[in-house]
Amino acid sequence: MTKPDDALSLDNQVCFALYAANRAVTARYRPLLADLDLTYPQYLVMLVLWEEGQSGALTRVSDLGRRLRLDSGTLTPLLKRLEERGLLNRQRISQDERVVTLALTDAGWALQERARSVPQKLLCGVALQPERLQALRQELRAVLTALEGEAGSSD
Amino acid sequence: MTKPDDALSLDNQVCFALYAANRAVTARYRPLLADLDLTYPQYLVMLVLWEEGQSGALTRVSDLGRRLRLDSGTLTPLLKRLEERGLLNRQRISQDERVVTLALTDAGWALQERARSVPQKLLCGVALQPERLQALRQELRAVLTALEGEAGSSD
DNA sequence: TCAAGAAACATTGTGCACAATTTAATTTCG
DNA sequence: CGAAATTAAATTGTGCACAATGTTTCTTGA
Repeated sequence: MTKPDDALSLDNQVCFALYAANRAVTARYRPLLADLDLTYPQYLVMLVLWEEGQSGALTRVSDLGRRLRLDSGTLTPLLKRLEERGLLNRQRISQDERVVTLALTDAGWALQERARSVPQKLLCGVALQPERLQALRQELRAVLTALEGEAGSSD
Repeated sequence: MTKPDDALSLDNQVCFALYAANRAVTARYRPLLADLDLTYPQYLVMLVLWEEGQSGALTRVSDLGRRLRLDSGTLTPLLKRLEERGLLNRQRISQDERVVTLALTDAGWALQERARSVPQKLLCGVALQPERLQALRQELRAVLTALEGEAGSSD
């Protein structure tokens, strides 16, 4: 009783499993991030800025793009919204007027304190062993590396 | 060794690994699906319709929503575009005028033939062992089940 | 030196996702 | 029966993603 279109069966698609799992996880974050008034992509941007801002160096839009694999078409409006809310300042640098740098404001840094509990809260609501999630993360990173290491590595 | 904000480090987030891997895989599909003039979510919809249409039974919008975890706000405009292109017909049923059923047209079925090579082509372009991908799929399904089996199971 | 090319970001347009609300049909129950 | 509750889909509005193009600035090389 082999099904005729096994390869086209939804349940057999790794892609759909990824797509559905990603949306399910994002949905879990949503109420937590709503408390911070952040969307999920905005949260990812803040994670990078908090991380890179520790060194005192200014993050560029292109740096964010490289870390998050997003282009200016996505980042520019998102960053404008964060600037509008007073979480960061965007400024072109005099050495190269094409470059826009991002600096967190005090409010941006203050938000980090409130964000610290997010990962913990998320895990509490999920009946999955942390070590299993870590293994999954490793596997996903391998997939990402495999996909980006080939033909379409330009960004 | 222990960084101060390890929990907020981007690289430690399973969520980001999921997010990035999902977009990378979708990007791999994009050129293949462009040949069929389908977006990735449209492709998923067609997969369900091809699968469920084999039995001759009509798929409802709500059936699609349950399979793909998408609501009418996403599906209605997407289905209208597919109908516009002549791949399917949308029709309310007389037994219950609230329900919209979806029936593939000949063109919709013909597209299945051209789609059969997509999974194969995708794997050819990826340097990953199929069995490893299958293991990943199982793991992702477990995550999805764990997330949906809890509080927010309503849809 | 200065024109061609590249780089960095912005803009425009399309198509999801998803929350919130609306509309219309059906079901439930007093 | 008939009002209230429920259900299925559509609509409205916001915010990503991403392709394609535009604009400004910088770099290169004849």
